[in-house]
Amino acid sequence: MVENTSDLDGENFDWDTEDELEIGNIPLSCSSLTVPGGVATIGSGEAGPSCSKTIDHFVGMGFSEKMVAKVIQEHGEENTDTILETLLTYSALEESPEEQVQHNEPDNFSSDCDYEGSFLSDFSDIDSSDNEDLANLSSDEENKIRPLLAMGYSKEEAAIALERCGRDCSLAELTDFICAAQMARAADGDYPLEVKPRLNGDYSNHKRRRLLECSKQRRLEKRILTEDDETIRLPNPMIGFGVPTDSFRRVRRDIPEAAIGPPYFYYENVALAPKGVWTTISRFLYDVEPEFVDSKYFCAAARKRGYVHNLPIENRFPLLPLPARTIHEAIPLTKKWWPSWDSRTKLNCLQTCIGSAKLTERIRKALEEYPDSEPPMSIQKYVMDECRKWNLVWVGRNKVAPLEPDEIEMLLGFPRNHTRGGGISRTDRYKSLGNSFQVDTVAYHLSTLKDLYPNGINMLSLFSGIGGAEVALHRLGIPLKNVVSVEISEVNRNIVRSWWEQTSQKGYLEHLDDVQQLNSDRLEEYMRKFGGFDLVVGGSPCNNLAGSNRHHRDGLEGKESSLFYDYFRILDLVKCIMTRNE
DNA sequence: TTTAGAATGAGAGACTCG
DNA sequence: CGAGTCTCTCATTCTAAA
Repeated sequence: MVENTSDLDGENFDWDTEDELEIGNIPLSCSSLTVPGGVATIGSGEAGPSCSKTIDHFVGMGFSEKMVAKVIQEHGEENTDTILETLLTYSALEESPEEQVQHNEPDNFSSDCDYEGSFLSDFSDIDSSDNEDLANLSSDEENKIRPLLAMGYSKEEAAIALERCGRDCSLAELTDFICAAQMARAADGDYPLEVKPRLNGDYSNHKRRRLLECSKQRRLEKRILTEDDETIRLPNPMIGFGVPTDSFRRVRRDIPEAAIGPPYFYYENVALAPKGVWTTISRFLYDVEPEFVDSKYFCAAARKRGYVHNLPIENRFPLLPLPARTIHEAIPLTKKWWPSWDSRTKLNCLQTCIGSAKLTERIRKALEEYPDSEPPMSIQKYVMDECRKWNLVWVGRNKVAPLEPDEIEMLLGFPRNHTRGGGISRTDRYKSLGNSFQVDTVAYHLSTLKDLYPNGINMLSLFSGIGGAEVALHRLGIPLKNVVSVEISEVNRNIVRSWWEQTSQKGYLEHLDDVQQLNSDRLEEYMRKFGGFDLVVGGSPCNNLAGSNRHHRDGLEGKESSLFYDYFRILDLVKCIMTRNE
């Protein structure tokens, strides 16, 4: 059914070749990183509409409800920065060794987790042995590490920061990196922050002070940093590490050691997010370079998305049959009515809303004014603007219409009627589909898993939606052994459940409705039962990132989009549990 | 009570032109 | 090189009609 057909070059595809074959380089060095938008800057100045919302927000970051309620009572819910700082202080105090013993059993973490744990560990071990060790470093490295030690960072922290950021990194960037790691760790309440019993009882004050300094410093830096800070540039053409029809695709890349799987992970979101968002996402996801791909190279509709993943990229292969790549091929009936002055060959991004019947009526009436000739340029312009904005296609003489849900399903690579029936309204279908993966694109990226897991995989699927990843793997012929799927929408869960049953899946599907339910206990239980997860997939909400959102395009700290941090939290937990159980 | 329609721009990249 | 223009965007919310 599906076979390796990566060698598709002779095909005459319609996309412009000349200047689209060169692969855009994505500068992603530490020097290009801005201040991480991490937890320290969440919701600055945002006054929650209700107290419980503010509580939820911070509880979502891993603080206990009791603690959050207390802090809000003390400081009010207006200034979330103050709340966060106080919470960090309290949680730092709470992790003092005395209490540590009560709720954190000494755990036997191995290397990968160990250094993460040590980020928040005792800083009093800066002694002469550090200086001895430094003798092994080059003078350049030594010059970088020494000031960090002087600032009170541990040798391990300094070394890791240097390793991750590179030799050319400035001191400010190194401290920034360490802060980011600490904040990330502090935000993760479930995670055992300390992995070894501590003998020194006085470090919590160090930690508290350091966390506060970090928080303040980073807010200051955020204010100082202007537009000249480098951000991740989108490649042009947007083909990531390559698409099936591109004969010059990249087959090699370096993945930071901390990111190497298993577990493999695959994270997705809109490419055109506000500035700095992808820098933050990439930094949290172990500094993996995002792969930006426009699905117009896979199907007849554009879909500009960024994917951060640690999958191999050699010998990728596409799903077969290859989907139609022009509007006319995808929806042949439109060809008959397509006017010569509509030059579109691809649709724009498939969104959650469609053009109204009133709009298409207005267009029809405007065109009927000119029954015997082409409409004047002004009318053409009006019609084309609306057609592009609403993705309208020609379905009759002077008649345009929005795409049918069936057509969107097909364009996105889902089986026909995937979202149909079972009490799902038309509006719900549009909404679910508009929020989904483009299956062919995702499948192309995931295809390298087939050789790695011939017997199937265990998958953790966060923000599953209508199951784009599940469908992609199934169509690739990769058996789904155990799938834990987290999806807030009941409509979507029903769609996936129904697909699961209709495709006679042999595996086991577990549904959760909220990522908050996925704490370390629950996760460990699943992983004990299934023997770990091979793949962690997720496309966290884009509401606050997408350009279409007029009201709350608040960036990664927005109400829904901040759930990205839950993706990171859960992925990091999976990584640590897997490493420990090795 | 439910649902369709309309109103609501900004932000960022690509492109053009002098 | 810089200013101006064009293009596009996994949406939310209010209102009126059904």
